[in-house]
Amino acid sequence: MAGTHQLATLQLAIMQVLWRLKEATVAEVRESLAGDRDLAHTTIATMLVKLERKGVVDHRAEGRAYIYRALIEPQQVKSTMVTDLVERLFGGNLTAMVTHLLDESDVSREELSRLKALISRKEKEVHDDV
Amino acid sequence: MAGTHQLATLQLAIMQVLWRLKEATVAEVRESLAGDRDLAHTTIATMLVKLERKGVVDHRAEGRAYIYRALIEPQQVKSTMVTDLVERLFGGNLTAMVTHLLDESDVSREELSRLKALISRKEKEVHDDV
DNA sequence: AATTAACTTCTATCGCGGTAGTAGAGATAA
DNA sequence: TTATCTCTACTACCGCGATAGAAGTTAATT
Repeated sequence: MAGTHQLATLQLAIMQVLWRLKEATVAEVRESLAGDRDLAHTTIATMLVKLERKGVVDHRAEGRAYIYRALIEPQQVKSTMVTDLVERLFGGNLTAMVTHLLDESDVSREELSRLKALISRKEKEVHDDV
Repeated sequence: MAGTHQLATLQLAIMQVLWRLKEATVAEVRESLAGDRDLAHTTIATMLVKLERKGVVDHRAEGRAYIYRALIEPQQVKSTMVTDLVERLFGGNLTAMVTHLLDESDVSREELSRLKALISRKEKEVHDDV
């Protein structure tokens, strides 16, 4: 299965920074992550090396600094990880997953109507055989 | 945060067996898992010890065998893991998660109407302040 | 030219999930 | 009674995510 990307917590957080900033140095990533997580410069650097070895990021040298860039799209990671969880928790049953989401969290009325609209739109798409 | 249970793949698979069978020996768990995963007897035993140390299963001795039993409900695990993923991938935005689910997977028309019904029911609940 | 600051690289540690081999205890069969 | 079988318990190992210190390199500053 090509293009399937499981990422652990910190790795995902780093990728999200890269997605947001398009490209960034180690220091910039670290800066962006500060607040939630105050990590050593080297921690970020090591993670980026591992991510590069994994093929999900890339770098080019600019002066003495490495500028990193994501090689994969958020969508790919989300797909992999969500699909995987649905598979493992609900045996691949999507409706079961949504049911759980609705039952377990406090969903506001606005959110519910937004979801309803979303489904209607999707229904039309399926109907139109998009 | 008490009652928050992250489980890795094999551990989750074992728990699901216990949930299904109510209680089971190592051999029974192993048997139940055979097919997808053919693991050594000792592997299952070790995992059960780790799960017990984690506080999510329990055992009693019956003759020479240990009979294991789950101490937590499927719901608790699902809640933890789904909430966690929504948090990490979508910043806690539930609608974003559902949107993704609908966009990325092939949802049949039947499933869509089932979801729609689900939301309607939920809307009523919210309205009735359940 | 020398020192300092910023970066990368290398190396190491820790914890944990997953996997399995080996030892020992109890049941069973010959 | 002894040999065999079947379990669990203990131990060890590997890979990897996460974390960071130490060393080496390059650029800037004085």
